[in-house]
Amino acid sequence: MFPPINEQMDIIRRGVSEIIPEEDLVRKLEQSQRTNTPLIIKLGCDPSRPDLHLGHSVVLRKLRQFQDLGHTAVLIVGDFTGMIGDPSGKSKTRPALTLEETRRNGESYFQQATKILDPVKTKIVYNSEWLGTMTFADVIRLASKYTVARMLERDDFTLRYKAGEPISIHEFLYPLAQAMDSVAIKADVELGGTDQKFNLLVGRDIQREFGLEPQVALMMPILTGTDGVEKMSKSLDNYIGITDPPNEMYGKTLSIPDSLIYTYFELATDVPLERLKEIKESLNSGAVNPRDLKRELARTLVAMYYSPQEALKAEAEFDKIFVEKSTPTDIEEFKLERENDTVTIVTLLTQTKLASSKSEARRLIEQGGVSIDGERITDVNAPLPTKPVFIVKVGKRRFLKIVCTTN
RNA sequence: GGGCAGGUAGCGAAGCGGUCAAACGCAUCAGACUGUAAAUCUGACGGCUUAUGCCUUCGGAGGUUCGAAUCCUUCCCUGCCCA
Repeated sequence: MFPPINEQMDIIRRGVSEIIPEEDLVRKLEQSQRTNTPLIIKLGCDPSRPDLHLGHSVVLRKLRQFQDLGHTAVLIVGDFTGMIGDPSGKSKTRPALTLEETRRNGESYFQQATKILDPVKTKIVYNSEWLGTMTFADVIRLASKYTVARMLERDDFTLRYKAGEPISIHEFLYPLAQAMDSVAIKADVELGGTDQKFNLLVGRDIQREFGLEPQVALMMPILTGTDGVEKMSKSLDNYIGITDPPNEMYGKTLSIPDSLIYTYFELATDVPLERLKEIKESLNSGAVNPRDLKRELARTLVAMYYSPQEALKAEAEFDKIFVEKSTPTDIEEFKLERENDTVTIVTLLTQTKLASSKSEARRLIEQGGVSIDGERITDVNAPLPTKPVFIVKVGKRRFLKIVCTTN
């Protein structure tokens, strides 16, 4: 039923940063094969940010590989933890969500995740199921199993503590709550980014405390965002969303620095190992223009999440707008009522939300960022064209088709 | 409970009675350039019927002053040290 261990390990090892401990994983695989029982592979997801991007896809794709090998994927929606609001890391006060909100986000997460995962083989559970029924006494008992010193070992805590930044008591409970998830589902393997190392390891300790065999921690590298510096995240706006429309996905991919091309191929796509090697070589030797590889990457990604046809379309559209400097095929329309013609360019820009304020609208015009039907507007007070339909362009890539209606 | 240091625009951080819509850096936006939505360079970066004009901002509320981000009172929040 299961492929040979070596084969499984080859697939599992691709792209991973660390497996702790690897021997345990091999042993678990052997046992699973012997007893013909799939392993339980756990992945926790944060329902406060339901928009998935390529960064999430790195781990999700690993989970998919486990599914394809015949193992069971369990997605844990942190609806309970989301209700409290985790203030860890950079976002200091994460808004506490209601149970309905976290459920809804969980749904949305699942829908997006199944663009990568096999929906039939994915089990989805909500951690309020077991965390919500714990009593205060249970929590204290759980907390007694870990020490402050060990908690402070966590890199994130150490740094914040040294920097004199606040750490709330309940943040200490998060790793423990996450560990309880592993206990509840009897996880054999937990996936996560390298930033999850500490939490994954706490899971091992707590499982042991509950008389379970500790899980294997499998960590994937953190994907760098399109800025080439920070990790990909929505709040830094350096992400490529897996639900981004094809054109967007294509364009964003082309904007990554050349140094990231290989990493993206390795972590975010399915290109076979041989091709991966070729790509690395051609990048190192300079035999191929990086642009061509980047375009291939962009096409590959769009093809993965949409279709090869969409990928070609996105590429054509990109060339049309940025290389030929022409206008896109489909432009959003805005219906403009102009009866007594009090609409100026400035008010038009604010009305259409192309500018957030009139001052900004003026600024854009003064800096030459606004054009109508391809003609740059330089005068703030220039009259609007009298035509019934015209195209307004702001910056490099925001277009709007204005359709005038006269009542 | 006591002592000390802080809370400034999206973030970080200057300013410590008028010349402050508030230096500087990052982020953002625009322009030039480019294979690119990259890099680099240039500029902008609270709002308003563009105005050497007005309005709203420096944790909250009061107060002193002709005038307060800057001084005082009080409250809230954060860190450190002592208990």
